[in-house]
Amino acid sequence: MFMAVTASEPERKRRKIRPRSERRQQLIDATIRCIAHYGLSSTTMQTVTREAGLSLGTANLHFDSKENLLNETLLFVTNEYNEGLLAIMNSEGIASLAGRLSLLLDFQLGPSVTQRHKMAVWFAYYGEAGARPVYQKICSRRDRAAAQRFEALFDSIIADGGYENVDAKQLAIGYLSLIDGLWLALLIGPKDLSKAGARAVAQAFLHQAFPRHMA
Amino acid sequence: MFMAVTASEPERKRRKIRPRSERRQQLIDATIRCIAHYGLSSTTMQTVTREAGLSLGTANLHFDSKENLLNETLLFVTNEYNEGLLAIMNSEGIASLAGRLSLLLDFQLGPSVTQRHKMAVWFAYYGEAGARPVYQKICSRRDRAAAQRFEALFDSIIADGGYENVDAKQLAIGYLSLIDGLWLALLIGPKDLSKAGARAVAQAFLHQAFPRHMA
DNA sequence: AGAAAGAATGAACAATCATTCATTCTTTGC
DNA sequence: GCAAAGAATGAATGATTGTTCATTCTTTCT
Repeated sequence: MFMAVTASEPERKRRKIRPRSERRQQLIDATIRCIAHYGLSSTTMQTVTREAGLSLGTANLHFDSKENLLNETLLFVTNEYNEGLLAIMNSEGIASLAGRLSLLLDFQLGPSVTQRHKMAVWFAYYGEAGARPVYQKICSRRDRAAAQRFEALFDSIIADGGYENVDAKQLAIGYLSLIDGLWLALLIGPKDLSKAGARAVAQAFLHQAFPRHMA
Repeated sequence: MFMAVTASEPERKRRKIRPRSERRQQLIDATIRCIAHYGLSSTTMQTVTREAGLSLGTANLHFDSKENLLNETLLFVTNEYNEGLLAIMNSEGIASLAGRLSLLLDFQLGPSVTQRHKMAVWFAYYGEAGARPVYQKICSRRDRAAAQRFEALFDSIIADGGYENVDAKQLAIGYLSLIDGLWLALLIGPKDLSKAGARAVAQAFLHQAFPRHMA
């Protein structure tokens, strides 16, 4: 009996071969979406690979283990944020300290950083950091780096503006804690607080500290 | 053959019967310790019941499901915090607004609330709240309640002190976000920031806003 | 064109988890 | 003391998960 085998077969997706780095990024992106959608504890290798449009084996081929994939995902998000900060900190096209400060605020509470995806990932890892030293190390390294940069910037602003009775270190801790808290407020209770509202709160904080540098 | 059966038996713990409410609290306490120690995603019915010194079946007997146990644990921690705030807010033994404000700060950054256990539990649930509507509802209800109370208090302080150009609502959001961020800083990077340091940061925030009410 | 290299697959496996329930044990009311 | 009520147990179950690896499929190089 003759049969049109190819016609009766369900469509089979053609397998594509792509370089390792591209697959890794594809899987990291899928992991971010899964964590935001299902939460860290319900993010499985199945959901991630399905989200990425790949198979189970591919994830282990490129990341060896789930643990490693999660670590690399946290590292990616962390680096992305740090590089965004650094780019503004070191940018030479900005003349005034006030302009730099304003740009930093725009970045930290801007649309790129305050996407639900990104914030959900941050706090998913923060929530587990207490029990997982690896997460804690990555997160605290990021926080320390940011704190040092802001402290240096605030030092310059204090010198520039002749502000008195202000401690740059304490202000940096306060400002960065405020930003973290505002992210959390945006993530958990989106009805009470708009992004513009959060921006206004942070701006008011900086205005209180440096009235001659922030409107 | 005669055998000293009772002597050769390993010691068997005598089973104790306790009322339902006591067992529930015992299991909730164990859940808090497990979340702080193992993280939410590694907290299993096994680890919780072992930590509580009870058997697997007991947990399901009193809570029906793991999901329910986790919800009740979040509710307990939330209520504990809310009642602590309310007790100070409604206390009649405090004469001045300044004193009340100071007590609230002491409570929010005091030793009871800033135990590692408690903070780890907060952020474990916050981290999953993006994906679990139940957690989000409980958390956001707490946040809204706290924000309203602080807004009312700040309104009184503004009227009392004749402060101008300050918005009570915005200040309340800022202050509570700052507290959340400081908790996170205490939990993740305990070396950079002491509890006294965190308290100083929050105090500075309030001093900037209400210089005649906070030292 | 042909073959070597290695990327991709997913069924199968072993481990772990929440949940069930027949049984055992305490307490309480009489 | 005795029996009823129901609290406590933990082995067994079924579902889910991370990981493996024999096989299939693409691409590249000669």
